[in-house]
Amino acid sequence: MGVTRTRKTGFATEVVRTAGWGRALAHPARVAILILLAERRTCVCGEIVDDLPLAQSTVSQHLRVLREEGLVRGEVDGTRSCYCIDADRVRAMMTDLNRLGASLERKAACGC
Amino acid sequence: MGVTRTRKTGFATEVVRTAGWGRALAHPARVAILILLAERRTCVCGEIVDDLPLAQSTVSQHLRVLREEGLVRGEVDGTRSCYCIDADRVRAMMTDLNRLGASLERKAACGC
DNA sequence: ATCGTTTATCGGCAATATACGATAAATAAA
DNA sequence: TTTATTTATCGTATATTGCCGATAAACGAT
Repeated sequence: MGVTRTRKTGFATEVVRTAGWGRALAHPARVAILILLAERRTCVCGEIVDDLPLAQSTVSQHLRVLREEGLVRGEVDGTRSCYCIDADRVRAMMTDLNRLGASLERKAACGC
Repeated sequence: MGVTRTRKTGFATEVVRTAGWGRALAHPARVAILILLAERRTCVCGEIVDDLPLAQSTVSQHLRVLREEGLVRGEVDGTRSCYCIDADRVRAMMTDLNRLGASLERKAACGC
């Protein structure tokens, strides 16, 4: 049976983890959602929808991606969902991204 | 007829730019390529291929994405291509990402 | 000019992502 | 209980991404 190649096979775990942060940020809607969540401190899907040029179901999907990548936590609160930024995960993300950036800048003295 | 919605419509330019960096980093192969380029300072596609579990044409496509997002420059050098990390762009990326991270951490005092 | 080397691009296919409307599920309000 | 509200999920359509093999393009070497 053919080995099903996934995005993650054959790469170091730290590289895969960093790419996961990239995936989370790879769509403007998700970046915008993170900023909105941070500004309001506590938020629900509906209010976010009002500020985005997307349907409610689409926003819900983007929130799911952010949850999958760990940047956001969601709790049910009555008929609403309370989405919060996971500050620990944001810090973890920034640690990984800064580590990557540092190693790129440190060594990237191109001789071309 | 219908307006063709692209990924970028309806979002602030800074948000779109940040999402572009995310897109560049959103695949483990691209993260790995950046690290390899930084380590070797100067590199060609073929040598990178040897270190990645991907076909030469696939690596070339990932390099194209990195070029599109500005993180990498490529110069033709005889039959080879010399790919270099664009250190200025890396710094610009880190500035954007750190700005995002700071604004998320500053305000993300979740009361849920 | 021909041959070997190297990289980019093309064609095609499978998988994933994006988007929307409709609907289900859960709860608050009446 | 019925109704209204809110969010998640389903179904579906389209676009994009990712992957490979094959081939083209460019060049150095012979």
